[in-house]
Amino acid sequence: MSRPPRLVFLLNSAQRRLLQWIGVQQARSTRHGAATPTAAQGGALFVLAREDGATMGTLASELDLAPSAVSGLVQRLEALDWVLRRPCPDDGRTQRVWLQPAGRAQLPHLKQALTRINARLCEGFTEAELQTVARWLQHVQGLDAEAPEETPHD
Amino acid sequence: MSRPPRLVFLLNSAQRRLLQWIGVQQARSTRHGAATPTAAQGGALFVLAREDGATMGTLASELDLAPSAVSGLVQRLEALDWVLRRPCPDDGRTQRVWLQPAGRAQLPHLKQALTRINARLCEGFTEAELQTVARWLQHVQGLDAEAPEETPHD
DNA sequence: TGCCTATACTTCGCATACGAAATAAATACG
DNA sequence: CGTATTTATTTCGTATGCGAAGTATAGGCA
Repeated sequence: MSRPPRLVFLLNSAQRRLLQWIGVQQARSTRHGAATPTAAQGGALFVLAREDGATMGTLASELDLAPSAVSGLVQRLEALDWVLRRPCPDDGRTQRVWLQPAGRAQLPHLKQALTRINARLCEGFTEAELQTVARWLQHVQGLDAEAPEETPHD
Repeated sequence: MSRPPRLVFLLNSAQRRLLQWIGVQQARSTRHGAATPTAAQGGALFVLAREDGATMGTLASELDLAPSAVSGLVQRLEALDWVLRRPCPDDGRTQRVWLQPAGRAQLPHLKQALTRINARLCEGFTEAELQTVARWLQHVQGLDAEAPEETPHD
């Protein structure tokens, strides 16, 4: 009875729900009818707000995504004219991504939405509890293939 | 400093990491070379182990997925011959999904993997802390578009 | 200088998901 | 009985994300 109900499953569906909810919140912060960034797109814009001209690799690590995922993400942002990707003059391999006016215009909405979201996520929990949650999430995030098992020493 | 580090972001990447890790664990429980269910597929098989012959709708609600997502999921399971989908005789609209031998054969591995995963998720946390985490995840999962806001009645 | 390796990205194929719209069968209702 | 509505699923288009493989540029080294 004390056994916490399937954290695996909970985590999964909580995350999906949150993603959807973020979409709704961002839409709410934006003029009706205007295009709204998805959660992932919002994240990218957010990183760029901090580090405009970031490379694809930087974006990948900041967003904790595989590089291949960032390619597509930025491509879609570029199609919306929210962002511009151009080769770095110093290093022909790297691309730098720059916020465009339309993308920058999303930021206030994003910040608003994020504030609202964060408030909602904390609602009903003490600071200490939230710390525990954060620690647990980090624990999960840190899971690695290392996982010792019947294989003794490795 | 007490501000919990961006739970939104943490939740997101923790979940993705967990999904990957589940894949690894399931592979580990299976003979080398044999096909391994993905996390989502494993979940579906698990539900069927409990309720063989479940309808698509049941699967959707048990897995907390949109029906349209289940269609594809089951389709892929069927292609692997792990599952069989056939129309329900009583109601021509509904489909019932049945475990096939090959699918049933995955179950022990799945159970093993799930046990291992759950153990790992709890590692380093007290029962009480895990309860808090579970409660928080449920809180997130329960987020709805309801969210009253500065727009009183819309 | 010329090759070999490391690094930064992109492309491709696949699996998830969602929502909107289509389809089809069951039910309700006049 | 026959139409209207509800219910169960599927299909379609789009976004996300991963890993493997490909491409191209930088650097290191003989």
